[in-house]
Amino acid sequence: MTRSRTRLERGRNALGPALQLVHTGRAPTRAVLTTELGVTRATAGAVAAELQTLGLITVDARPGAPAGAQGRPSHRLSIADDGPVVLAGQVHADGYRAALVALGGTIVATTPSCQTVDADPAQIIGELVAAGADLLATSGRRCLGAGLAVPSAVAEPEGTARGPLHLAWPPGAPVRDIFNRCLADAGLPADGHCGNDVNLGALAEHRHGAGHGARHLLCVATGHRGVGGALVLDGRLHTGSAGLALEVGHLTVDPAGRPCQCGSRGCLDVETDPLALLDAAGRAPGPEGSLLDQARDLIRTEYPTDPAVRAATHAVTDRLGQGLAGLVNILNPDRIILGGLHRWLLQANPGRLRAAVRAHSLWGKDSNAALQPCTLDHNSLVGAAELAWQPVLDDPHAALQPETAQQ
Amino acid sequence: MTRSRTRLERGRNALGPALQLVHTGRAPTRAVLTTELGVTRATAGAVAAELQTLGLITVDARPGAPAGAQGRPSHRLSIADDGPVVLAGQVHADGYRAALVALGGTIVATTPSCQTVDADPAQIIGELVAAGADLLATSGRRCLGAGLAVPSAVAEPEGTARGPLHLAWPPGAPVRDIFNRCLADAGLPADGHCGNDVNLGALAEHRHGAGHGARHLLCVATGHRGVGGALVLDGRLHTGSAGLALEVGHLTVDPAGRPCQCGSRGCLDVETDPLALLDAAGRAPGPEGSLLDQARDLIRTEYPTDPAVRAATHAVTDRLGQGLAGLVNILNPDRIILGGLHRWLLQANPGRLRAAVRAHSLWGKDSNAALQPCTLDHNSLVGAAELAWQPVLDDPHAALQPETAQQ
DNA sequence: TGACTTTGTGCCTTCGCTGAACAAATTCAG
DNA sequence: CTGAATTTGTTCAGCGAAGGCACAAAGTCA
Repeated sequence: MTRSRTRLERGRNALGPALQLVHTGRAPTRAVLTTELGVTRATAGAVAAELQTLGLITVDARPGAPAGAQGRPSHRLSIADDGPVVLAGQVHADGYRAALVALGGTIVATTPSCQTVDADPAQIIGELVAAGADLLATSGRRCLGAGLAVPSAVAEPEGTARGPLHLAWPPGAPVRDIFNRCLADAGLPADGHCGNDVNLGALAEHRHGAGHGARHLLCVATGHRGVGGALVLDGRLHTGSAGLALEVGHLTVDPAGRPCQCGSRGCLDVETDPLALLDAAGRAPGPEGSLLDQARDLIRTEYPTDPAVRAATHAVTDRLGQGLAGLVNILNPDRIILGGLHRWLLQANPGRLRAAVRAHSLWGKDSNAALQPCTLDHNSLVGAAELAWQPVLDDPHAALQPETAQQ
Repeated sequence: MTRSRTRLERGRNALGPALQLVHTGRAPTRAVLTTELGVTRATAGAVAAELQTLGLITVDARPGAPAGAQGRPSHRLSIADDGPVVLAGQVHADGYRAALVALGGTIVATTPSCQTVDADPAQIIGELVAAGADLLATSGRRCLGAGLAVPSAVAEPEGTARGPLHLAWPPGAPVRDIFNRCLADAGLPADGHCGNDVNLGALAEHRHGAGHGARHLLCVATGHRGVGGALVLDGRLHTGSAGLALEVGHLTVDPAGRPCQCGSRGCLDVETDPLALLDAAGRAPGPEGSLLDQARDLIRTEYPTDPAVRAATHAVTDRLGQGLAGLVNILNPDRIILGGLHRWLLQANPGRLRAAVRAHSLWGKDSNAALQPCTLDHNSLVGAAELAWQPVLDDPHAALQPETAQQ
């Protein structure tokens, strides 16, 4: 036993919960940490000291509370500036992006969104990991894990992509295995985690964004085409027994609506995506910018003035409200966060969307879910990082010192 | 400090989990308890001894394992025969029932199903509690709590009944307050718990019936009219943020179907209830027996032979499959338990229902949920008892010895 | 300036579990 | 029938992690 213990062995069990509180911004000071953990000041102090010696957080002598309070001011707890990071990646319809993310969900460094015409998963992910390795090398920080967000359901426990329906990607691709192989090739810790982008975005919003504090958080977001959903229950992502839950795109919102490739008609997927809005407004998709950008710009610039755009926006908003009501009837969340086009629909006319949800939900005002736009930039990326941080948040000691055996 | 400790103070934290394991039948012996709890034999032994001195379980010297194994046979752990019970009640469309339920979910004593024409909640619940108090008096056992199942969503945290749509009951009735008042009037512990009958049935099936061991359990059941749903995630009932989740009756399964009182058409509620089946088979509801009994008898006796009944059953089965597929797409459960008429539809033609679910679920076979009929008699009643047992399962010591203050 | 309030820290105690040793009850091989 | 092997139950010493308490420190308020 070479490593002589520092005699203070308190706060080992509470280490993970404490780090999680600092990570999510719920413990700005040791005093708050004490009450949030439900332990004594002595224990909280020991926990904070331990996290500091691990290099994860710093304790500033500057007052951490907003002043005005009586008594001795508590010190400020913050994420260490030079602490470890994780590698986060996101694959989207026409490219990828890599980033380094620190505790607290802050993006330390990121590549621009890289376009690629290649449809081979191994090649895209290989480029992504190489870009991430470059970021790491220039930053000089320690990397504790890696996470990847993909625009497809990811089946558990195999880690294979089920779709996607809207990306040229072979169904059933073993994304996690590919990701791990690329990580190993780049000399990085080969224990990467993969998840669906909307799911991971929801996780990020829950911990660092608009979902903060929600017990039952539902997220619905449109990408370039199609609609994705996610559910965070008591702080944990609900992905179902096989990772295939919250496939909300095929709720029926208009029995007489346009046909969907799932075989039905009037699915949320085809009735509330950017193309549906452009279509309803009588606009053909232009050559420049993504469909999402075109639809967003249409709402931003012409919604206040153009009657046809108003009518189209209202129609799509009403359909979205009906779909959300169906989810409210089943899940009864206390908060709903909207992303992609749905975010702009909410912001264009919040009252109309709220009324539409209320009109179609069985319990009306009683199942009162707050509708909010998403607030994080790159929430899927931050969510991918959350996945990678999870082992550290669960047991900081074990995750930072993998050498547990003798010697 | 008058009560001198017996010096053996082990196994206090593990007491609740251990009791839960015995309660759900997952720990027949101390050896299994040891591995399931992940503790040492010493601790498991101390925990079992403590539960025995509390009068909750008994340890028989008879071998508990099915023999054939090597080594010293482990003793059998079982629920104490003369242990405490809880009072469980169920209100249904035309009456009520009261019972005493022991740990392990066994019904110790029960009243017959009592009919009542009175529609006043306070009166029905008052009669129910009085009948339960009679059962208690004759049994002579200690009562540790009370739970009530009602055929309506129960809003949390107020404890008010939201519906029901199908019972003459004023919406918004404060059932929990009424229940507590009746309990107090009868001199029983006035901390009663209330829940929706399908929810509580699902909880009971998860702990003692067909849902045993499922991680994501979905239950769908028809009562006399209407369809209810419930979800048990990792052993805990998901009732949503306001208790209003799993309102599955208004999923659209036939856009051209019959109108529903919710304002839409072709809801699961009106397309797969007993009346829908009788209707589809061209039978008028008879005067004798409930609609559920008539529909069940129709399937049992005439399904194999009568072509019209076959066709009607198939049509309703297909609609049910479509509705279940919608839920599978959103929740991705690993098991689905069907009750009421849906149970008989499953048993009449399991292959057809499975095929219908698979055809309409987005991931087909991948989201592979096992369909099973419910197995418990009176599962709502047992579930109401689960609600009452919960404090005991969480902390046996605290629940059995309310006197924690000095003296 | 001094009372009051709240926070940080050191030391001892308490609680609850682990680990090792030993005894008990059964199966299996000869 | 006897003894080795195996698994279970029990006792006891020990230790890790948190609680409780006393005291010092750093502010606010009268």
